[in-house]
Order: sequence, then C-alpha cells, then structure tokens
Amino acid sequence: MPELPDVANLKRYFDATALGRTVARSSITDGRILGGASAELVARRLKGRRFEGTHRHGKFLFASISGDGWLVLHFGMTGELKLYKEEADRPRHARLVVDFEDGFHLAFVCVRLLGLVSITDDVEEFLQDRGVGPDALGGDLDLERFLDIFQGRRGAVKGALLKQSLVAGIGNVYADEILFQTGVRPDTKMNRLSGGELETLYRNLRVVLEKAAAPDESLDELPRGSILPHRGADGTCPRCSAGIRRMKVAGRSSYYCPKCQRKRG
DNA sequence: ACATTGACCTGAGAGC
DNA sequence: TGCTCTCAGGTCAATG
Repeated sequence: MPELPDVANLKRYFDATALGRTVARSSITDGRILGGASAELVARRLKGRRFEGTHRHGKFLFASISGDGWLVLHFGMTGELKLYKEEADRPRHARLVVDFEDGFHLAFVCVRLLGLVSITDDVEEFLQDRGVGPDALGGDLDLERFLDIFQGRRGAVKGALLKQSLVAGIGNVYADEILFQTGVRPDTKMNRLSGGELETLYRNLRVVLEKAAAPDESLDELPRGSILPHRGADGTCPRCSAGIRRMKVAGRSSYYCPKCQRKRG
C-alpha cells in the first residue's frame, strides 16, 4: 500500500487524529521496528509533548514534536495508522502505540515489520544520511533535474523509477501506472528513450502521482484510463482491451499492456 | 558507478 | 485439516 499517494493519505490521517493532542505515554511493542534506534529515546521524546505538524518526503512521514525534533515513520509494505479508544480495539501488529491524555490511542501498525519508527532532530539531515532523493512531487524536481537524474542510465526504466535515491516516492504499483500512461514497457532500458519520451515520462509521473495523492483520488480521469485496477490475473487493458501481461523487472512483478506499451531497442 | 539478486519479516491463498 | 509453496504495493547488503 504505502507509496507516495498512500503516505499522503496517512499524513492526512495523522493530521486529523494526532495534531494538537498531548501524549501521555507511548510504547514500542516490537523493537525490530526501530532499525537500531532506542525505544527509550522514542518514549522520552514523546512523553508530555504534542504533535505540531507533519511533513512527507517520498514514502517517509515526519511528525514534529513540540519543542524537540521529529518522529519518523516509514510504512514499509504493510504499515498503517489506526486511532482507537477502547483497549479492545487495539489492532493486531501495533508496533508503536501512542497514548494521548484524552484517552485516545494512535497505533502504528506494521504486519511485516519492514517499516521504521525513529527519531530525528533534522529532517534534511536524516534524508541526506539515508541517501533519499528529491520528492517525486516536490517543487525542486523540475524537468531539468529529472533529465539530469535519469538520462543515460543503462538499466530498466522501471528499476530506475523505483530507486528512492534518484527520486523518492514511487513504488511498484505507481511505477506501472506511470509507464502505462507513457506507453513504455517496464523493461525498456532508460537510455533507449528519446528526449521527448523522457519528458513525457516526467509529465506522466507528476500527473499520476498528483491525481493519486489528491484527497479525491481520480486516476480514472487519466487520458488512457488507469491500469491499476486491472493488475492481476485476467486483467484487460482499459484502452484497447488486450490482456494485461505480467513480467519480472528489477525483481518486482510488473503489469503492462502488450499492445499499448512498446519495448524500445 | 551501476545493475541485479537475496535476505529481512509475516500472513494469505492455492494446490495437494 | 494441515502441509508446502508462492506471492505481497519496500529496502538494504552483497555480488557481478
């Protein structure tokens, strides 16, 4: 679930449920979610504080803690947030539970433990240390920067789109959607695309993610319709009705239309 | 430097 | 019912 558009939704959920509330206490129920950070530090930083605002970069969500630093959340493959009141409603696989003074609880749920909970004092520094590239929807990713990053790469287009150090936020599903809109097969080598195709790729990347991240998600308004609901066995192309095919690219399942998406080179 | 592969985790679903 | 296998929307370390 949690690619850029999903994290945008989780940010809205966090804003609606946690901002302005005061933390009474918090607990980490499985230390493996911390990626080396200290559970004691997380608890100490949150206790008695309020969340004042949030910031999303790629698939990371940062929540500013009143007076002192940021809570870092990454949702991995299976992360989500759940606000609840009654203890009986605590979700399974809650890895971080924040208890608010007003009796509500916010759980960071992560079945497969591939997500991350941490603390940082400086968001920019955190992103730099981890080698995270510019946000896919950010203002500093203009066409020029995009071309700088992707032009001349030798590997598959899809592999490059998925690489968070190049551009942050695109995951397996939206990479397929962007490539469907662009009419390019996922295994096409990046350096086989013309300048014009790269520009189209950039425009589609922005449009797809903007539409998907909007509160009223509207992918079906895309010029070619959306391939996303047709992923999986027996899917058909929304544009030409050909059977959707599947192949592995960069180790990930990739769905594409054999008629609308051509391989170059 | 760049690209590909396996490992990290758990759970759901298919097939026997 | 229960076992085994495959797969899942992410990322890192190790390898070519």
